[in-house]
Amino acid sequence: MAPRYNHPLKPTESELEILQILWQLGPCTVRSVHEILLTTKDAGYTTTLKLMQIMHEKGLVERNESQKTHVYTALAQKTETQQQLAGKMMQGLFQGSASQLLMHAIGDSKPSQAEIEAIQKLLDDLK
Amino acid sequence: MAPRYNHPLKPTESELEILQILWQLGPCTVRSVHEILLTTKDAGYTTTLKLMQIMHEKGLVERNESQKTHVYTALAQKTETQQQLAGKMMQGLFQGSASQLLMHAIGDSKPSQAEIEAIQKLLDDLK
DNA sequence: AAAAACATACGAAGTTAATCGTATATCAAT
DNA sequence: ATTGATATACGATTAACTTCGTATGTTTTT
Repeated sequence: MAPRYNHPLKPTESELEILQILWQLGPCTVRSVHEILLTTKDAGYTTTLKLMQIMHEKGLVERNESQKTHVYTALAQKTETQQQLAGKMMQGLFQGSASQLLMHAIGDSKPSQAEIEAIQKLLDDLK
Repeated sequence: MAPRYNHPLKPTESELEILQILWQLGPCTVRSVHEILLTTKDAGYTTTLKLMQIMHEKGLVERNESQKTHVYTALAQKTETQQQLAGKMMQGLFQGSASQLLMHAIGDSKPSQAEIEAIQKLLDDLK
C-alpha cells in the first residue's frame, strides 16, 4: 500500500470537489472523475485534467502512470481534511465555540431524529 | 437607523476579518479597523483602505461620508453570514450532517464543560 | 504661514484559481 | 495503413484577490 501523508494544504473549492469524488470511488481516471463532475457542474475535460495535474504537483493526489491512462488516488485524507476545514471555521468564525458553530450550521432547519440522536451520542461520549 | 440587507455574497478571507472587527466594534473608521488588523497581521494602511472601499462597492459595508474621515458600518449581518458559511460547509463537506460537522470540528480536542452544556441545551430545544 | 500628519482616490503589479484550445502521442477499428 | 477516438502536456487567457505606491487634498501642529 502506498504511504500516506498529512496535508496541511488547504484545497481550493474545485480541488475539494475532486477529492470528494476520489474519497467516494477510490482510485480513478480523469475521465471517471470528469463524468461525475458533469452531473453537477459544467466544465471541459481538459479543465478537469489540468486541475488534477495541479493537485498532483501539490501533492494532494498521487498518480499511477504505469498505464497510458493515469489513475489518480487521493493523498489528502478525508477525515483529516474535514477536521482541518471544520476546525478552522470554528476558530475563525466562532471563536472556537462548537455550540455556536453547530447552532449556526443548523440555522432555521431542523435536523432529523437520527441526526439529533447522533449528536446526543457524541455528547454522551464527551461527558 | 440605516436599513439592512441580506447579502448572499460570500466575503473573502480578508473581508471576513474586517467584517468581524466591524461586528465587534460597530461603526469604525479605516484607521480603527487597521490598527486592530495590525495586531494579527502585517499590512499597509492603504491596503486596508482599499479593501474597505471594495467592500463598499460590493455592498458588504456602508459608509458615512458626512465627515472627511469616513465611517464604515457592516451591512452583511453577523448571524446571517455565519449561517451562510457554516451551512454551506455542512452541505458541501458533510452531506448536510450536523453531527458529522460537529464531530470533525471538535476533532481531537475536548470541549469545555460550558460548551458541552450549551450543546446539550441546544439539543434539548430541538427535541 | 510652513511643515507634518493624516485622509481618500486610484492605478498598477503580483498571486492564485479556473478555464480552455491546441499540439502531440497512443490505441482501436475499419 | 488510415481514420477516429481518447490520452496527456502545456501555454494562454480571464477573473478575483491582495497589496502597495503615489497623487492629492485637508487638517493640525509648530
